[in-house]
Amino acid sequence: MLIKKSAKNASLPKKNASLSQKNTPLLKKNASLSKKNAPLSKKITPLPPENSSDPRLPRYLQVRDDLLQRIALRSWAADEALPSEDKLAAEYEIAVGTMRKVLDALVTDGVVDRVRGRGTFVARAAERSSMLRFVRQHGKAKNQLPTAEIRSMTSAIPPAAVAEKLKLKPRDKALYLHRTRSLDNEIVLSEHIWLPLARFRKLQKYLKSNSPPSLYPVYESECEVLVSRAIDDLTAKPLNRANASVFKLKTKTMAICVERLMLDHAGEPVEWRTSFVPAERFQYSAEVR
Amino acid sequence: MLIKKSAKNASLPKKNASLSQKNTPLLKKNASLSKKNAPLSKKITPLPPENSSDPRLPRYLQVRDDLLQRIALRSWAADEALPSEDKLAAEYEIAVGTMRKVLDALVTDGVVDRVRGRGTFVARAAERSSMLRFVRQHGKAKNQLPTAEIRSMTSAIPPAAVAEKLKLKPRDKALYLHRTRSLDNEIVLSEHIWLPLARFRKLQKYLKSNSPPSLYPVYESECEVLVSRAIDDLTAKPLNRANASVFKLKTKTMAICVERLMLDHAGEPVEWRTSFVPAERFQYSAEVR
DNA sequence: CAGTGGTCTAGACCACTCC
DNA sequence: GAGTGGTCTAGACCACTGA
Repeated sequence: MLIKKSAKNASLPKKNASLSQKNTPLLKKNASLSKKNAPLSKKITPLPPENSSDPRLPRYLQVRDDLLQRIALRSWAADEALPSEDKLAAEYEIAVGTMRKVLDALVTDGVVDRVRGRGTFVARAAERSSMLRFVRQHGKAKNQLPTAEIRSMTSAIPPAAVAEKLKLKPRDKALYLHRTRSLDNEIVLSEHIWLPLARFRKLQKYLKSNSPPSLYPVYESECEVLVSRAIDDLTAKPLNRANASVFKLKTKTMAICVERLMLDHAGEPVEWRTSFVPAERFQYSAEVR
Repeated sequence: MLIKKSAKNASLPKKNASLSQKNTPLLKKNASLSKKNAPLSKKITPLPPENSSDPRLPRYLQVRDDLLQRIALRSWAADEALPSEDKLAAEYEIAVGTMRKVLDALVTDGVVDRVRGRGTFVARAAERSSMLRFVRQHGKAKNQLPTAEIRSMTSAIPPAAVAEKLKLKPRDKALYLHRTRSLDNEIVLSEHIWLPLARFRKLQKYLKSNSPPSLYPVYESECEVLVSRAIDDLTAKPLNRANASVFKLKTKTMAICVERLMLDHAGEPVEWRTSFVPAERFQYSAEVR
């Protein structure tokens, strides 16, 4: 937010002479452009200065980082359009072409979706990051919808390894969920989920009276937490007694263990999850370029 | 290659009036631009008309598809620079900005790499698609280099399922390799590889007197086949007797089976490979956006 | 030094959505 | 019809590479 127009830019082409004096802030707060659209200022949440990115970076990266912050702070609901290219370009005092470069980069990062004629929207990672993509949907009842069951829920100080993943301070509590997912009345997934309690208090209340099929949309609607990307780590391990009993399988049956760290659009950790799929039910596809 | 400038483009801004008559081919063969750099025509391999993409598509997509074809046909060696933006833009008769859009798209698709001050180069998929990324590198001797051993090599008409994946005709032969890979003198990977014989005859000869650590670079140097991307399908299965004996493990020991279809830059299938990693040695990381 | 890709601008026209 | 994103152009200056 504190990035200035560099001297080289200020003294560039003759045409631009009138455009701006030096030391213009990156984001113009409420400038003359609101002459037509009065309440444009509504969404502009000034950020603390520590969030500024390196002023030596290209402008489009600085603007991208700033937009990313505003998205992570939920300046726009997931089904609300961001300001148009023109307006954003005017806010940041950059050319529309540069603003397009910023938005295109956010599209390829999966942060926003753009729809011609409608606008630019904050993207949701929910569907493509479903854990069910590790599960084979075999044969019969292929149209069956998956179901989910919360088997236990507590809040506690998490193990040190989990606390580290979630960047929690030593005595910060976390919400713990044990959840199973079923396909065609067969349990196919057993999940141990840890969430920073500070951001997820409302979830605890909500889950006492609701049993939603997916969690990520609830994180969004109840806790204003929008997930952006997941880092998954797969290994194969024999099931311990507790997990085996969940699947009604023998202890030491081989299973695939997926350890997932889920991040928000600002890159902050949001969830740590350890999931088990019996080896028989495991399947996964990936394309490598 | 047959795409015309559409009428709308030809009659666009006043400035462009002198630029081009209608019905200009997408790729200008050897036009006036070679006034300075005479032998520019060297690399221009005219393509059969069937390869033209839909003329209703945006120009940048048509140009991208055409470049993709030329890359797949190995018009440029992997360490040779493509013509510069300016030259390519002139060849295709599009603006440099549009040409940049094409090249940027190819970069994000992993087809080319661009280096400021040096040029644009055809990318290699070799390292990032190594099967060893599915293998855990544990403890001792972490710096040990992986080794490879070809255990058998024959040419034969492949099973129907393999022939279909490789898009072979009914009686086309394929080269079959059984290969193992070891880490620290322990076999960690057993691979069954099928290659269309037509494109890989030279490989057969080469492997009789060489034992290279990686195959993909040899595909490139011996057979002029440049791999672009892989589609991997993972499941868990118990080892059959033959595969178990390779690892010196008991039959029915659980293993991860990776089925891979490898494609070239034109999207044509190049290799089908079924690999096994003992479950104990399996590990895989992925980021989902 | 010439040549390359990287950033940025300013503006045109188009296709689409929604009122 | 007003507003949105998608395509395309034409040109400026910059940073980096290699001869």
